[in-house]
Amino acid sequence: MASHFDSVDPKVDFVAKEEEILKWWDDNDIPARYRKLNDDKEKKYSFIDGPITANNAMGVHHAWGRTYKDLFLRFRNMQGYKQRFQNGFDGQGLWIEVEVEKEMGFKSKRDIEAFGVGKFVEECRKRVDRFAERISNQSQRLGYFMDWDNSYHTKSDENNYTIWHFLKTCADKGWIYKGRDVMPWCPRCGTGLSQHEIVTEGYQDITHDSPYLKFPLIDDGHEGENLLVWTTTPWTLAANVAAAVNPEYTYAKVEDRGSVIYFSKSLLESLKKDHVLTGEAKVLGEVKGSELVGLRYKAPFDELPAQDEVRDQHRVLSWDEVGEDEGTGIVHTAPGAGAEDFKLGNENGLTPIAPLDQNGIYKEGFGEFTGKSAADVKDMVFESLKEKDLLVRVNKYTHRYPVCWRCSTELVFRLVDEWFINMDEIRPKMQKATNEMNWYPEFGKARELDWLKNMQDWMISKKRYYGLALPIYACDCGNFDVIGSSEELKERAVEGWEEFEAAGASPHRPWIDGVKIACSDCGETVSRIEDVGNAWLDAGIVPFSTIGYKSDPEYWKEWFPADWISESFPGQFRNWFYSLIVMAAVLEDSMPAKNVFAYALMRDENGEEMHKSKGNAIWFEDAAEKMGVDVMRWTYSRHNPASNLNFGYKTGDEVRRQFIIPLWNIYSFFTTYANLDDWTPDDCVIPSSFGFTPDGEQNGFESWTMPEGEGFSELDRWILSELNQLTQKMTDNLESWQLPYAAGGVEQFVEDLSNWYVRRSRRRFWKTEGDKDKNAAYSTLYTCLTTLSRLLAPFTPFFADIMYRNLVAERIDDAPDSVHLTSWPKANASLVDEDVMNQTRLAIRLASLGRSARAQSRLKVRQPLGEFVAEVRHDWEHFALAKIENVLKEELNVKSVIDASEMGGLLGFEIKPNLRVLGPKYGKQIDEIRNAIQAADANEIARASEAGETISIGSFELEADEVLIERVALENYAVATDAGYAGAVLTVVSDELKAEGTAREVVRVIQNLRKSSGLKISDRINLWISCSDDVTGALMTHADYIAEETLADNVDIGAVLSDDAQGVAASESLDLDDGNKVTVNLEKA
RNA sequence: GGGCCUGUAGCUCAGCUGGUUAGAGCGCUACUCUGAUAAAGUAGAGGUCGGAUGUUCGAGUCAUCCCAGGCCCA
Repeated sequence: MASHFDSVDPKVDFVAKEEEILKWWDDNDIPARYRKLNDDKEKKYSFIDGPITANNAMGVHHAWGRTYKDLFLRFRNMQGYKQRFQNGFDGQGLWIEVEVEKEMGFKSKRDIEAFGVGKFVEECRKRVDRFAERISNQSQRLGYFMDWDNSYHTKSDENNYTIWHFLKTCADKGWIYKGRDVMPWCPRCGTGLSQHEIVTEGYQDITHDSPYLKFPLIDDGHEGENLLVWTTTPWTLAANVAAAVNPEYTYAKVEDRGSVIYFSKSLLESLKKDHVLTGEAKVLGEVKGSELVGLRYKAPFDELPAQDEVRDQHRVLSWDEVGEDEGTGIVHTAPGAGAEDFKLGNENGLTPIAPLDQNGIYKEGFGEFTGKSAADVKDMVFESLKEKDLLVRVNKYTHRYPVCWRCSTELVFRLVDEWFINMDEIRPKMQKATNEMNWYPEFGKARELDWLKNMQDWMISKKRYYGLALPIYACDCGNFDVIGSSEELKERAVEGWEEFEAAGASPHRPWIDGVKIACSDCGETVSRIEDVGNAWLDAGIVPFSTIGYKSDPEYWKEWFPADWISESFPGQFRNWFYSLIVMAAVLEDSMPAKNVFAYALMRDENGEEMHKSKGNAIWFEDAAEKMGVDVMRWTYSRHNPASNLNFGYKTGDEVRRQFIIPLWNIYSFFTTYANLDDWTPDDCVIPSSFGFTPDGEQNGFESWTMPEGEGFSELDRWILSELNQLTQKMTDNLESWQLPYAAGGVEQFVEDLSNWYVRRSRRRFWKTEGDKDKNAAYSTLYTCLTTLSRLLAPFTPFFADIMYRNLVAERIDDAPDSVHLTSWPKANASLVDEDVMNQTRLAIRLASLGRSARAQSRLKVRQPLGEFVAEVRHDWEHFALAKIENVLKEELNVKSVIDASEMGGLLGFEIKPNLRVLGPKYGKQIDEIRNAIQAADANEIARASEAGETISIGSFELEADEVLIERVALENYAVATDAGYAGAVLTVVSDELKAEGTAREVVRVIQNLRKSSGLKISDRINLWISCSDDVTGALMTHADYIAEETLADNVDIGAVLSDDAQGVAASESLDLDDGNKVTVNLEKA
């Protein structure tokens, strides 16, 4: 025997409830039982988690992505798929190093070296472990059911060695090579930065001293002539090799300050304005850029030993990238100190000079600059140029310049050796895989393909400490070996293996660096290169390393490729998605995952980007405490993932008010009345709707047919139809990753349930006798709520379980303990009744129009009116109108409902062509018909159309259904229209109606008085009403109605208050619209 | 310069395969209902659907071009 429901307070602290449930889950081992639910199932759904960087606490943007992951995992679990539930942590790479450096107060790589690389790496690991635990806890607060004791770590040996295997595979194909490139470099951190690191937050507006200087030409016939050159990086001048002009431009030859100089003609005026030229500058002639190409010049620091190799290479190059928006139209080119310069130099066979070491200090061969920092030499440069009479002018120049994203040091460009994977042969495989994958949103595929089209070789090395130890052993002889596994290393080790093993054999710096091998070519002892790996290697290998690619190939085959992955898309096309695709292409010529579910970026409530430094970022813990996790999760779930999400406490409040609280109110309403009536699930006449097994086999609701004679009403039929349609649509939408549609469907359903089903059914629950009608209402509402709790389980796991536990688990013996142990509901198609849904939709629409019409005429709903006239659009709606007549009468408090088409005499007509029918038939003649209709007699057309006769309009013979007839307002009616529908109320109020209105008004006052006097809903009362004579009659007529509505045993109505009422405390007066006054007194009977 | 996305009410966004009078939430104003009340409902104002051209009987929706913004690449 089921017991009463726990009472549900409409005033609820959701956050406290969530914490209670969380504890209950923990105490009862729900997450683990949930994960094991499908252990014996055949069908699998493989999710590979994109690792979260275990480097800081979670922000709400992390919660966004993790909500998606949890949501789809839960959905598939309820559907009975076996899953792995493995979370992943990213815990290697520069990100971690940066935070540890901050923690330790380190300023540069030298500090790390001084501290000891081994100790530093240990600190990094500790930080990762610390935050992995923190994030695990926070994720559990989010309701994320993962196998938290079994998370994978990219810092694990397995992960690192699997990358070795990948690199070895590449090396065997000859794809690994050492290359030189000029890259952005932070002199403080002593490392290169990838393009990605600069893009994110790596630019600042910086003002530099920017010199204009002369490059003297030395060819015969050009003696005394100079190129005018401009640069924003004076320190690169010592590494100058060439100058570049645009061959298409016209260059001016100008005499100024006693020198002859060349520059782009179009810049003449702006150079004067900037005081680079004097007002006296004299144009001597002009030449095409192409004519300058090949001229030789003397570079400003030709005397330096470093220039020895390139002194005879100084000449003018042709480069169509040269612009004339700023500068001089002649570009100083230092291939060893600029990225574009390097490329241009390569194309022209120049020798790059690399002036700086890893700390940004000039190397040997740069004279007085040697030993100085690039940042400090600009004045020395200017002095030297002045002495040589090469300096024309120094101006301040403000521009966006790249800085290090962690220490804000201005970046330099350095020529360095790095290791690359040649992508030429991998690219087609990647393109094929990308095409085979399903991308959500769909444009993801186009973006990834675009990236692949343009991608260059993958630079995999990084000159840092804590990361993948690249297993590359480069010998001085020019040969290099790549090691593919721990076993291979052991076999080939010639020294250091024992020490390495003793230290734990973890393939990390510094321990790994002690192991040396013999060069496979010359036999010399070789050390590992010092570089560590690009962090995306760590994340990309995950679909192999975490599911036993090397250790358990059979298991791996079961779970690869993943059925789905999910991550935020803006960065991941070139990061995680990219590295996943590379590795799957190289190792298996396969796609890594079948479905990619990606989402955009989070903004604050005002649409601004969230930044910790800006102060508008929200920590997950704060949000969980203030708004609650269900609210957060619902906000995420209802959003279109392809567009950015504006998120904040206000949006949270909105979601709570619009969705969570209304649903809670329904739940509260249900339990309140069910308890009053001693209604329990035992009384439910709809079979178990909670899915006792994950595959739903015992879910009787899915094949139930609504019995006759059990009291089910049209309203029940309707909401159960909506419920089953919702179930079907939710299933379809979730299977096709259409989250906003799924969530939107629930919102619409809850609104229908609240504002139509429950409101229209209230009297069924209130009434005192417990008949079949009442039981059908309880059964229906109970089924709606219990089904909703399961549909919502993946979305709002807390709320869903709160409802489920109270309504089901704690009432029914063999029901699963938690909603998360139930199955996904199956729709009962036989209960989906399009007709009843359309009818109700029409009733809702017309009721709304009726209320609108009432509002216009300022007639309260309490005041009964004579007629409501409805104008509908479709044939079937005329029939439907008869069926919803009673509903409309009640909703609108009217005596009759009339189809407007039946009262042609009362309403005016407007005739319109039915374009949907006429369009295809008459084509271009439509306009003619339109005009003819305008000119014709509307009443006659309407009559003919109603009668189904052929209508003659001008030269056309139209069928009855080829015109549309609308009615317009007439006297004594207030009309409201919407989308072709209209509703009108007759605004004339008879005495009889007025009396009824008064009675209802009085009832309202009595009900308020009951409430304010603290009476229970079921208490009976005695009632005395005093009022003027002309109201007395009205009230007497409706005395029975008043008594019934207010549970009054005795009703005394009169002009004078009877003696019995003297001293009765509860009393209230009411002023009627017509000036009459009514006073009500009551006491408990 | 190339690729992708976006442009609909003051703000944030829906509008599926082209079809009669383009919707919601928020905000604002007014009102109503209140034994679900930390609610709910109704109305009002507010839109030449970024612009142009084309296809079509008919375009917010399809095509082409242009403009603006965002992201990616060069």
